[in-house]
Amino acid sequence: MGEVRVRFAPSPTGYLHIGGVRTALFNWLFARHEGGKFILRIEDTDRDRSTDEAIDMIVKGLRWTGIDWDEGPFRQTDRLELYRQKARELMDRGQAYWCICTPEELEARRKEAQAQGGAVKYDGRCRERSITSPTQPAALRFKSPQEGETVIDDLIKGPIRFDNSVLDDLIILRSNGYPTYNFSVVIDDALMGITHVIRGDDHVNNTPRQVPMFEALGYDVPRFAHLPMILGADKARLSKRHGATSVLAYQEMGYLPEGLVNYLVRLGWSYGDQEIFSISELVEKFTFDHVQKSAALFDPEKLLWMNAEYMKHTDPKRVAELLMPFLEKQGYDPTGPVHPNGGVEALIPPLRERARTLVEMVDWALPYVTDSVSMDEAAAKKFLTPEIAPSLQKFADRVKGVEPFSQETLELVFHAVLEEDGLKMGKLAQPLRVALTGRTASPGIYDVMELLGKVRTLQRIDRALKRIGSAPTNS
RNA sequence: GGUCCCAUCGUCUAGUCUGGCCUAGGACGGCACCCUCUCAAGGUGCAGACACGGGUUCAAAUCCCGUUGGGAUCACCA
Repeated sequence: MGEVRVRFAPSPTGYLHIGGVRTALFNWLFARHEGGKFILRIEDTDRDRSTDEAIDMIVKGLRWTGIDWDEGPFRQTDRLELYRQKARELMDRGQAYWCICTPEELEARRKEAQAQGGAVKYDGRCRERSITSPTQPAALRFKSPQEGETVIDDLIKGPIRFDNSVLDDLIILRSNGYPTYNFSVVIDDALMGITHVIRGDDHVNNTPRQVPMFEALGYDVPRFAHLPMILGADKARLSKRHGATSVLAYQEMGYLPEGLVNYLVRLGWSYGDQEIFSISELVEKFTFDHVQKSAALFDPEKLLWMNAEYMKHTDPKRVAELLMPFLEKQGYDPTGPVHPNGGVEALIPPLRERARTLVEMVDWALPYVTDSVSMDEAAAKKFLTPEIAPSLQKFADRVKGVEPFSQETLELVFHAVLEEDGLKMGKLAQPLRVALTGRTASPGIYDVMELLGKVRTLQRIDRALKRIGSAPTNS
């Protein structure tokens, strides 16, 4: 076999689904692993449901995940003449025929057959009519073999046998002249030299209908690999009910593309006990031997954990870049006067221990990127008390003279105050934390001060002391 | 209903092809403890699965058959 050529062929009828991304990923990984080509093809032959916006979202989604393609995107609607030509060829060879049954008639017969519990399949009544030039709306049907069996040797599931008698004569050209899916895939896969068709499990039943078409046209039949589906927590097909299913939504929710990719690949594929894989490792290690045969449930909790891992181990600089748009959305002005000491990048190490997504991280970052810090009233009431004010004041006075303003020196000063005032660490740290951040939870108190810088640290302690002073005294 | 696929902890999975090393391993989540200035992170430990029934075999999570359960699909959608 020559070069490996695979494709991802979504239909642009909505946003790019997480399941679609996984299919694309397995294709891409296989292509990269084999040193082959990955092709993007848009299956837009359903002109009623296909939109340009959807194509945009597919491209955007793939780009975000880091999946790149070597050829395409091709659009099937640009290739209509090709399908018609091939359909004609089939007709000339007597392997296709015109069908003048109307959709309504077909529907009625289907219902009847279903009611009687029989096989729901085209009855083939136009098969022998040999209509050469229909004068009424007509669709072209493929003459499917009715005898023998079609066996596909699936790369994941192994051999699957189908009795050809269950096959019915599919419409390959609609009466509007557009090809149907089962025909255009075959033509494109053949003409684009696709060697491996890697797609969702939901296509296995299409495969025995497509194989005879390859054969009828004299094309090589590609290898097939049918990926197990991704299900929601209730074991139903993943849908909006289970939360977001659009990739772009995951971007908005603050996931790192690497984290999502890693999670998605591990859903159905494994390499021993390993959980975390870099992209290059994935490319190096991916083969079909370890692809699961059964469906997997999408577990948002594990995704969150995986993403947290990536937040912790990705270069802080990159995390900072990814965080920036989220910060700006929350009011941070990169050109304004308020910045964490050391820049946004300095925020990453202390905050990423506490956040599983960029969105969570932004919330932690708020006290350092803006001066309009909101005060948690309950926290203020509990910790910003007249009793602690003198110690806070003393600490502030000492901090003024601290040079350099670093964690080490701050720690010395802080402990000196504790000792002098006979306080335990937490007694002073919590009020200070609340004064500085407006909340009871934050990174280590020295980290906080360092991030804030001397001026802001003093300002906020001062602000807190004033607040205590003006608060109505009650015992 | 027809056809097809699948079946190890709640979840993702290792082990299955090439039976014995499996008193079934890891990870997420849960619980407990440790660490601790808060929240996390981290560390340690605990609970938790071979769907069921028959075979084959000295030996079965692993092979065979059946049952049950789940899923996919049956369009002039893809």
